[in-house]
Amino acid sequence: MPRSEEAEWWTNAVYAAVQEIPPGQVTTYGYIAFLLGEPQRGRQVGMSLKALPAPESGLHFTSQSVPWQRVINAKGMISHREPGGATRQADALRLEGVEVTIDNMGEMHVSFPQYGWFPKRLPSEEVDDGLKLD
DNA sequence: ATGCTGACTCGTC
DNA sequence: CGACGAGCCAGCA
Repeated sequence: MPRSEEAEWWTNAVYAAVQEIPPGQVTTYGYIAFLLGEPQRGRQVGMSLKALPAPESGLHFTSQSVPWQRVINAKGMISHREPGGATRQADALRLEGVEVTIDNMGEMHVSFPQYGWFPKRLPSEEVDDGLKLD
């Protein structure tokens, strides 16, 4: 399988997986990669989301049909990117009921991640009790 | 062709 | 805790 086609498969797989995240819940880049059987490719998950086509493109997967905002990093924070991008993600999350706080360093944290955390390090202790991750 | 850059993560020190 | 190094690999200069 040619390299370019592999990339195509990957991005589509990422988009399809992200669409499985229920509204109001979040997961990590690493967990999406894990679900796709390539736990080391969290970085490429981010690349794919960055390349999400605009809604006007008319394509199947767009920034409107794929809930990109529900993917954050393993620290439970919204990752940095182009100026304004992180803020748009925070706004989109708040719109669906996810609480996003900003610390004194200007970093944006998601308060209560409730979905599909990769079963390693959790972003905070409070997540452990009261929530079951199957 | 070559080298650097990331919407990343994990193990080690 | 933070810092570092190592995998990862599609873009882009």
